[in-house]
Amino acid sequence: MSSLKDIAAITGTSVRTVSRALNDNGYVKAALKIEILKVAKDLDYRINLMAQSLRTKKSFLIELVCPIGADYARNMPKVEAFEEKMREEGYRVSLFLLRDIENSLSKDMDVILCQNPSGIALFHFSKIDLMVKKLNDCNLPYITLGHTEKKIDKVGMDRKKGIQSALKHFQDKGRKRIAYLGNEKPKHYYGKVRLNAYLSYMKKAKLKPLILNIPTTKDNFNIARTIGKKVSLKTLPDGVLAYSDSAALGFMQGLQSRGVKFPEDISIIGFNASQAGEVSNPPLSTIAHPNEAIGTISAEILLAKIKGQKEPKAGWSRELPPVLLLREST
Amino acid sequence: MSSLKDIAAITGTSVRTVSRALNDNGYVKAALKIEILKVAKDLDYRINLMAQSLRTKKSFLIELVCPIGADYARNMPKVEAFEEKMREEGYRVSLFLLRDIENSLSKDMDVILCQNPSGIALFHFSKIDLMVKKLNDCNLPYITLGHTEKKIDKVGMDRKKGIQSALKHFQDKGRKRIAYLGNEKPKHYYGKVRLNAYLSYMKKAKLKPLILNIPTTKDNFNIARTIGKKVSLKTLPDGVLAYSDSAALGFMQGLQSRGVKFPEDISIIGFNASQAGEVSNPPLSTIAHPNEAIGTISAEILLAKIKGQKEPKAGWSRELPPVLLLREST
DNA sequence: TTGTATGCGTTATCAA
DNA sequence: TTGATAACGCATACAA
Repeated sequence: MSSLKDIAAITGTSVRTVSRALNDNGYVKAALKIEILKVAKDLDYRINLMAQSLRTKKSFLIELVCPIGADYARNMPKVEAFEEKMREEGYRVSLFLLRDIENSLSKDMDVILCQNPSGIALFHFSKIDLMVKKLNDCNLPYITLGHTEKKIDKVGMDRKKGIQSALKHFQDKGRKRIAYLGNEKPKHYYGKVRLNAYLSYMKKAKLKPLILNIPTTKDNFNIARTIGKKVSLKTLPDGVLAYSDSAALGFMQGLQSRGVKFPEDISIIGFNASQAGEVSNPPLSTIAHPNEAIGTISAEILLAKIKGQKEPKAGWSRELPPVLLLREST
Repeated sequence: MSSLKDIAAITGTSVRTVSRALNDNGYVKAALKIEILKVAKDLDYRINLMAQSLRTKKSFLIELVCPIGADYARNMPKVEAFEEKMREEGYRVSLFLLRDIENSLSKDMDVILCQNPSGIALFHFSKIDLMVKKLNDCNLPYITLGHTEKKIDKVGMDRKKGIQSALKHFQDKGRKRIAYLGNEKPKHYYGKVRLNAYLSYMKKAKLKPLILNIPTTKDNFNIARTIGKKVSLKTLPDGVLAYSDSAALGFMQGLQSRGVKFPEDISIIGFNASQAGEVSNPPLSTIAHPNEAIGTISAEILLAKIKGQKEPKAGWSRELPPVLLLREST
């Protein structure tokens, strides 16, 4: 690997001049500059980022922290959009996998911090608040991509708007008996948000709410399928808004085995745009995360923080409208 | 951020001594060492990797290059295993997304190279041979995770073994009329490998080969579904080995709509363990990539290259036996 | 057992 | 328009 020194030696000039020529800062005689550029090319010169960062104290490196085993099919589109924006602005993005959060989070944080990143982006994980506290202590800008209940700066989806647009879609299609398939007594924050959005919409629309209760949050698919197999065909809704895609899919399979047709008899919309919904029969309409927007906007916010812009009155966090992905189940 | 200098100043000693104490190399009086460690902790000292790398000319950084829009659900398990092995050995792994390969590959390579990585790992992309050539020129160790036809060092799946184990499974279950659902005149290397593996196994087993031809490689699902809808029920096979999961799924849907039962009437196995096959009805048996092994072993090989071990007689590349993932379609 | 001095490749100050 | 020189934080040869 060649360095400025090598180029200086060959061109019979000084390191400083080579630096000036290569970085286009300061005056260099035209002919000399051309020669320096040529030699640099011949030597296949590439700047040493280590040295540059050490000297300037700016790494232009963003660590993107992601817990292992995440739903990559859902997260990576966000990462791609985030990285694209960052690269446009001259930053490199490095994905850091968080493995054993319980036992080695603080060691992992050291590894992240000792690279002197310019900023940190995070996906949600269990001890994220610990990490955020540390980042604040270090005065290191951060942003979280996607959901988390904690009081931290995040760019996520506006779930209420998602529910509303789905319900409106049902109404536009003339459906009246619109049910909510999900937990009727949600413990988690986002479960409550969804249920409340449903209830308040139904109230405003003067429609009677109907809840198909899924008691737990685990194994949605099988529970929903059982519900589909047992629910009375007489009181069947004509529109179903499901808590998740897997619940929707299970419910659909359960009823299909009894001869109910989707979407002719029942129109159904899931939540979260899982891959399974793409290839189900019929393909499932779903409320999808606005992945690109989340990626791009979280990058913009992180850049604003890095550049030292002051926090907006409304705070850094943003809730973006979701995408209603209409396929063939509605 | 504090440095060795800061610690030296506080403890009234020299940078050299602090370095010795922190890195456990050389003699430091026990009491002094304890004090230094304490001060380091108080200051929340973290080594500056930029400076360390600059000095030692070793970055312990692996760039993992991945084309954008890849099948992350399939690739990330490989990445996780790769990263785990690398981290055990003290290396950091950074994911580099390749966006516009046609136009900006050489610029991207510069970005990768100017970080002075210790090694490079690659997923397959269209101009991978260009990149590999450059890496060889720079004397930078690399390994490729997964398939590629090019003559480059890779760790992939032994497709022939996969086909064989699937066909053996059919035989064990007493199936005799085993068909291959795929292109009968494959243009691509791996298409040929699969077809030939099927044909030679059938020959050896003295079974009559039967090919359900999918003429193109695109839109497998719909073409296979059409085949399923039109194929004569009289000459139906009792076992089907499909070129891909989506072909298997399409074929299954086409025949299910005509009342054929899986796996009672036909046993079917796909290829590549797509997410769709997990939630199909019935869930699809499939030949899966040995992701963990590919990740771990490619890390081991790259480490061997980095450490300057000499190439084995058989070359660096490896073909690993696949995993026959038995679900409910067989 | 500890300290001094040098260099890695870059940028930046200041003088020529 | 150009060039010494210092400094970033660390590792190491060598001296004490």
